[in-house]
Amino acid sequence: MAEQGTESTGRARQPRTRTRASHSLDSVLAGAVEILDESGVQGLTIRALAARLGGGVASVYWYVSGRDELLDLAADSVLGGIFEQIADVGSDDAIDDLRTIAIAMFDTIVDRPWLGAYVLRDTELQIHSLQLYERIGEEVMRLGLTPRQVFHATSAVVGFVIGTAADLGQEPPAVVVSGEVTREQYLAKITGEWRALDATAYPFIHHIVDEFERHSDREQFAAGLDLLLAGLRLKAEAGSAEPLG
Amino acid sequence: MAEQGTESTGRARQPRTRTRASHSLDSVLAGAVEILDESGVQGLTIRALAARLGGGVASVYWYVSGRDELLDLAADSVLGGIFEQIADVGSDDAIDDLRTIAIAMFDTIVDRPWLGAYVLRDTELQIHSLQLYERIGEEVMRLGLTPRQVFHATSAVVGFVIGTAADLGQEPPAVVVSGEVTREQYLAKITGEWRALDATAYPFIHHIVDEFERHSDREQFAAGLDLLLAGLRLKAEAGSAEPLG
DNA sequence: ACCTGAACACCGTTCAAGT
DNA sequence: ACCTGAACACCGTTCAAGT
Repeated sequence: MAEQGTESTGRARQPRTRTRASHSLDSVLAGAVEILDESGVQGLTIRALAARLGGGVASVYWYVSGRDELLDLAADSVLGGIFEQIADVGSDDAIDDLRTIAIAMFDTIVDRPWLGAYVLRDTELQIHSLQLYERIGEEVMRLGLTPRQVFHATSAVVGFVIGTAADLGQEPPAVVVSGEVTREQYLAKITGEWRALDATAYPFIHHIVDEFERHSDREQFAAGLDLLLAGLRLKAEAGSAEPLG
Repeated sequence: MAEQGTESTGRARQPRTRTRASHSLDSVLAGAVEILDESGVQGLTIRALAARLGGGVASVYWYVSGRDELLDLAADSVLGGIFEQIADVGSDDAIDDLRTIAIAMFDTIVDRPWLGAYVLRDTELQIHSLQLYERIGEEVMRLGLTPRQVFHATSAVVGFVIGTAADLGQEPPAVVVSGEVTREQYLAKITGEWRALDATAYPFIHHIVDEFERHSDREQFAAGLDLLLAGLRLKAEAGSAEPLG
């Protein structure tokens, strides 16, 4: 992935003084993503990134304008990975395809809690985000709606996926990281608090606490997505009966 | 804007020793919200908050455990304001009520771009978030679904509102703040870039760019919400026909 | 019980200088 | 063209001390 390119003279010369570090935008972003996955947004400091790349702090600024742009580009680079997953998508049912794409997107975002907040913020900078928005929009276009409806429906799907994934992907509020046990403990703590609430004041919480305790984020997401897509299908059918709805 | 409050004795007495500042959790959070509204998450530093409160930095730590908890509590305190708006909600159509509550929530979040990321993160700390989740869940309970379906539907609505509002509320990526002109300039910049894209590679973008240029965030949100609620209504009707769906 | 100022250990960003 | 180390101006948090 990272060829050096600086010493192309064949003869392996002695680096008598430490070779100067040499980066590329790709290696900078890859390093940033590694740190983000390991230690979250807080852990991504320019100093930590420079150390991982084996260079000085200031070199990072050659490739990105600052920490914000670094985060935007790192998030976007991860989103680019989705296109491999959805390369084969193209059934005769646009809504089925929409569902497949949305779930692939969810899967990519949900186990990177840092991602949600930085995706689709700046389409000039974030080319993969734009392409994904485009890809989803193209599916929606197949439903025979008006441009306005297409815009609204596409934004709704994208907003739902990103919003829900970012929400669900939120780290437990402590420093603890990953691990099956941690999630169970986390859920147990919450359900414990919820069960201690007054049942008269919180009938809904008591109604769903058992479901919450054994819920899967992915199923919860899929269920919500299906509600949204069912509404969209309804609209598409109404639209085809009455073309200018 | 900033009255001192320390020299209320009429006679301009020499403050030989400055009166000690006195806070409360409420005043700390109110100060935090003011700063957040004025200058965003980045602008909320403990030092800036202490200065606004007229005290020393360390006093803030008497009321909150740190900056993270401050953000969580500030966000939750704003959410508490929603209950006044929805006090009268209670028609005979649960989905209509759901719609009203969701829109009130959206309105509260969308012009506070900092809010979305901190809402509903810790229900032990954030009591208003929990109560809002409860309130929405109670409406969903009226639809005659199973606990599992109620859990899923409620989470979907909440996720959609928060996610979309946080998404739409995002500041333009520069330092520019508010103003009608700024939004138009912002939209013009994006649509300009979009129109410059290759129409063959980006048919969807070209299809909706005019709509995007004149879109209203609120209408965009409402349209997406209506899709979701239409799907939910469909499910509720199917459920009442076949009680154990 | 609550507030203070100073100190500590960090951080993003810049810049003149190097290769 | 790209990298470096040191410096600057900040920041969250802690702590011993005050009232």
